[in-house]
Amino acid sequence: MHVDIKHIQELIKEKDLKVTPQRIGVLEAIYTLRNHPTAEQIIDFIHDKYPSIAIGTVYKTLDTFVKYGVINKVLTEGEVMRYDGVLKHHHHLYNEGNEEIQDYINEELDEMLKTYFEKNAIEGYHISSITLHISGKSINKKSINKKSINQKQ
Amino acid sequence: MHVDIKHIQELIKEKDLKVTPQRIGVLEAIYTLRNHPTAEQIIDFIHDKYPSIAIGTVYKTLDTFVKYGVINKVLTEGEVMRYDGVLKHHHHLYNEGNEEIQDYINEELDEMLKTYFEKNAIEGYHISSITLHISGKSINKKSINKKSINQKQ
DNA sequence: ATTCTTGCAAAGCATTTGCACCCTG
DNA sequence: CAGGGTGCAAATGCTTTGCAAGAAT
Repeated sequence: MHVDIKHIQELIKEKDLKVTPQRIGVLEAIYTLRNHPTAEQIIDFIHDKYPSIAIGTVYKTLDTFVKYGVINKVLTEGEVMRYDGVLKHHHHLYNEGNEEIQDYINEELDEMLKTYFEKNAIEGYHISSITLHISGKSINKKSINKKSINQKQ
Repeated sequence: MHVDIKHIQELIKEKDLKVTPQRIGVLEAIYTLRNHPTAEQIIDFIHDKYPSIAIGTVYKTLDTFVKYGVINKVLTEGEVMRYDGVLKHHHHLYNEGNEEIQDYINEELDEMLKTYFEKNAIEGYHISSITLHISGKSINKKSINKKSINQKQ
């Protein structure tokens, strides 16, 4: 569950962004929190380690990261913004009842969809990516089985 | 392109909601605008006909309609809220470049996905619905071919 | 040294809320 | 006429912005 700071620094450097404690903190928060954190959750997390970081800076950093493809925004029903550090293509499980969104990686399914749309193209439209939004319920109240769900990168 | 007011009134009555001009106006706006309007677009539309309707009322009405299943919220990357009057199950095409979101109805695809997940259930998880979020580009700059895309209900 | 980044506080803006009044059923 | 719905305006709260000071390359 430990996050590799060296790796985080490289991710930032790769995009020709300056490596600052604030940026490291934001990425560290996102990778640690993992469950599509809100800006608020990220700020709270960071304030434990670096209490002086400004809220505005976190927002600017998040924007920068999204712009440079370091993280992504998560689709929500218009609540607050949520961010996602998993860049590998994946789908989302929206757990009805609690507000949780889990990642779901399934390359076989991706392949099937790709094949389907190769054979059944949407006329006049060029697809660049398909993401499933799966709504449902966790059957046992514990977390979802780890064989099927992959939350990590 | 004309919206049937009688039908709108019935939709409201069906849910045991009082039929008021404000509610009729909101639904009329959503069905007329059709392209996942924002609250602001809905308010502008309504103000042409009923200039005195209050903004707060529109928000309350939208909330009520969502709660009673008359309309749905659309998933977005945290911008403003968008609403959708199409209740039949459908997917969304996110047009990169412009901000438009189009509906995409494909029952064959729905069937295929259903079958897939019957055979390959996500352990511990009960799926209630699957919505595709398809990103891509319109190839010709005009609107997407009508054979493939269904914007209406 | 230069350019990018940060902190701070104010501003912006979509949405929500409270409450007296009004209208639908 | 009873209970829900509306209008208004203030409040809320997330996010953005502007700019001077600071830090990274």
